[in-house]
Amino acid sequence: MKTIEIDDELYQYIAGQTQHIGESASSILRRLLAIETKELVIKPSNQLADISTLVKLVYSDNFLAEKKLVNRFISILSTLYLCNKSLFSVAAASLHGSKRRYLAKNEETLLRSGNNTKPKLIPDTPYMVITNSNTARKIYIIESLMQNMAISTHIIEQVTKQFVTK
Amino acid sequence: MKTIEIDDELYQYIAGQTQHIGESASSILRRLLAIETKELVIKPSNQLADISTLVKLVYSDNFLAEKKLVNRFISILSTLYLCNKSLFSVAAASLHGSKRRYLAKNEETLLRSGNNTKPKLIPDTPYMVITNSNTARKIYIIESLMQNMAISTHIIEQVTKQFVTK
DNA sequence: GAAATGATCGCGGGGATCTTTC
DNA sequence: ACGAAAGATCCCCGCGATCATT
Repeated sequence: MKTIEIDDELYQYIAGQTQHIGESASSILRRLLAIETKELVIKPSNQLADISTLVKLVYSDNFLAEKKLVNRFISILSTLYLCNKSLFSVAAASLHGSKRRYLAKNEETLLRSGNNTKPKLIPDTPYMVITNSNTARKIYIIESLMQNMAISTHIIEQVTKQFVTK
Repeated sequence: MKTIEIDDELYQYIAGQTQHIGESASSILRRLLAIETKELVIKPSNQLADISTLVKLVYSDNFLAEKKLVNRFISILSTLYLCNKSLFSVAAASLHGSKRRYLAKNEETLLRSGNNTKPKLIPDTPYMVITNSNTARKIYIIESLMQNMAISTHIIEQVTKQFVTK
């Protein structure tokens, strides 16, 4: 459970939507947001996405509309984290080059590990990635991560293939 | 202010709807619930798009995620065409500077009307726009178009305000 | 010498700023 | 001649190929 703060008026509005005595805020809000929330409700409670999310991503119009590989790179990383936070964290911790660290929660770590590493935040994630690398290295990073996260070879192939699609 | 308790999944969902860094829970919820309400109440015509499409666009995650003003510029133009093709065409025909033509169906027209006008195709549209201009001129172009399309001042203000959001 | 990794720097696009026109 | 509007040059910055290093 989490706690959020809302203004009094909004609170009254939500409370006014109660359908049975003792109904929880979550229950009311889920009903009000029903359309958007539907898919979320049927998912296992401790996982927000599965691997199909990753596959969908790399074939999506949005993804393919993005021409800059950095952005494709980062959105793949963001989705990988979403798929499995703990596996991602383990994989991220053991991924590095001879000098450079590739992923870290701390910008300093990445800055100190090399010159001009250009760390960027991975959205919806506590992690940052190094960005100053050529395409081959970006592929290496996502491939390594996926392998360490025990993602099937078939899916890894699809993702890397879509990654470089021009 | 009041505090409510919600489950983690729902919390994630709501947090994921954040449109601006630091946006409050109230703000997010109000938007989600307001849009929801509006859609239930207003559903009179069977048009493919109305002006609300434009408003939704400029508040959408996708739009705000795009930091380059050219791209915001072009997506607004694309939506304006979708909203009303004939009004758009009329407005486009009468919009130009002292030398430059701003919109045309023909690239040549735009190239010949000035130097380095950098015409770009407006997606889902038979039109092209010139792109080599500063922010003020881009605002001028969308403002003029919207005015000539008889869009309300209030909406024009919202669109131009969101356009330059950083 | 070859392969793997690092990081410099060339290239292109965006749009502020300078130039020109009205 | 002066200010405002419009045009378009060109600086800045990000991307990532290419070159340097291990």
